[in-house]
Amino acid sequence: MTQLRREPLAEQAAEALLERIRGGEWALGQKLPGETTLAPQLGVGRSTIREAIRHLAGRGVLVTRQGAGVFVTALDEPEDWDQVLRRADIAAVIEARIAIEVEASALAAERRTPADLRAMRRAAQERELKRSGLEEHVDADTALHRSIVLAAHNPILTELFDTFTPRSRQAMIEMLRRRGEHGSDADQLTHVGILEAIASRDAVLAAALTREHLLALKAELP
Amino acid sequence: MTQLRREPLAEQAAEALLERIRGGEWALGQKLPGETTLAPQLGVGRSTIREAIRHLAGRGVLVTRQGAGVFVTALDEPEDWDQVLRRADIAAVIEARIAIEVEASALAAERRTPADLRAMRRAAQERELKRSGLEEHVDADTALHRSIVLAAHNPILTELFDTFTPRSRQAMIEMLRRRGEHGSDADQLTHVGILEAIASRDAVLAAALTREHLLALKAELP
DNA sequence: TAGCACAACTCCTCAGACAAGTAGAGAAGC
DNA sequence: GCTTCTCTACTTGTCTGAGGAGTTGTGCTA
Repeated sequence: MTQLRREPLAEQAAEALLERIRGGEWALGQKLPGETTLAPQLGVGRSTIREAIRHLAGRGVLVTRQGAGVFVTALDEPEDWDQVLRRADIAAVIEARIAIEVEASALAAERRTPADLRAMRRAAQERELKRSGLEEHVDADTALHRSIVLAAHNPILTELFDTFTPRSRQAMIEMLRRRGEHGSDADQLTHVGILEAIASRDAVLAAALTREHLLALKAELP
Repeated sequence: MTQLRREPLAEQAAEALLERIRGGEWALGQKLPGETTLAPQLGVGRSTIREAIRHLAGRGVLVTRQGAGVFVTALDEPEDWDQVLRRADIAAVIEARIAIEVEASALAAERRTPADLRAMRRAAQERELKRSGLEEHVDADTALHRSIVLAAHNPILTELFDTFTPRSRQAMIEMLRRRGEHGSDADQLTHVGILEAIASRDAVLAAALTREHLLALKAELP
């Protein structure tokens, strides 16, 4: 009857669970029965059901919390962010960057560790050195901005920054090429000012300087 | 070093493996060392390394073939925002919301059209009415916030807001349920204040009020 | 009534054993 | 020389039993 059943039990169990979740047996955010209940229910061992749960956790359908249980976090399937960015106006992207970096800058002023500070200063120094090559300069600038976002210790903001980087990198290179000049002393001074504000834990000043800097960037766009 | 280790070993192992894969230690399509090699290498038991592999298999990074081994099928999973959000601390999500909504609020004050204004006021009225049901109240509140973001006329910010909505909706419902009360007059007044600031094109005030409002929200989280 | 200790429940990790599948080396046959 | 078969070492798959660790609700105490 079952001519070939190459599929491992754990995979089958994962499929079976996903089917029951899709079927509405357990709603979003609700708790599944325990491993010790589920395993005999599906006729498999405990480690097998655990691997099935891990698989679905990897897909983002379930999360496990030690001591509490296993919970449903999604019924399925994400969507496409790359397209949105590609279509979007570069000005809109910069505005989003402003939103993120200004807030990150303020948070960095509150949360930065000595290690963060060292990393930021190293990045600033690197940016100072890379003033000849155009692309290298943009990348060094991006790295400095990223080090600030990292100091905010918020993974969401970091991820957002990284999402926007490729799109704004291209725009900045084009802009600097048009301008015919890059790596001015004024720019470098602005960055130093932001770092100083973060170092002295002045969130308001850090935010204001970051906003000013990015608004100036936006103003130079086509 | 790592003082906190709330993260289960299996998750850490998965992360470590992913890091090494990203680092190019094993190329696409290549075979990883066996479980019995990997486990002592990372200092964990075999079942733990198996769960880590299952997790990455669920994310589409690895595939296993009984008798043959474990193979790399992708160097990086596609940037899946839903997953990032699901894993993230709710406080981090609210901080990202602050970044986006504060900026959107300021932009809305500059760009809102009469039609935007009407939509926002309608949403505020709707929120005022939906004070009985808990979930309806949260949804009406979200709709009001969204109408403000829409008035900023920036598709990226709108998309970001929508991305964060499901995750924060769940958290807000839980929070209000715990608090046992919702839809206070104070909250309603705050929203009216933000709308007034936007109506009178006061970007600074709109931003400040929005920040204040969301910070209060963040403070009430578990 | 408010605070606290505790017990029951949950997931987490390990170790050991055996089953099932794969791939390569080497023997056997043509 | 080439194909085919078999055997073997190695790999993942599965189960079980034992503790460890975190969470949650209950009931007792003050």
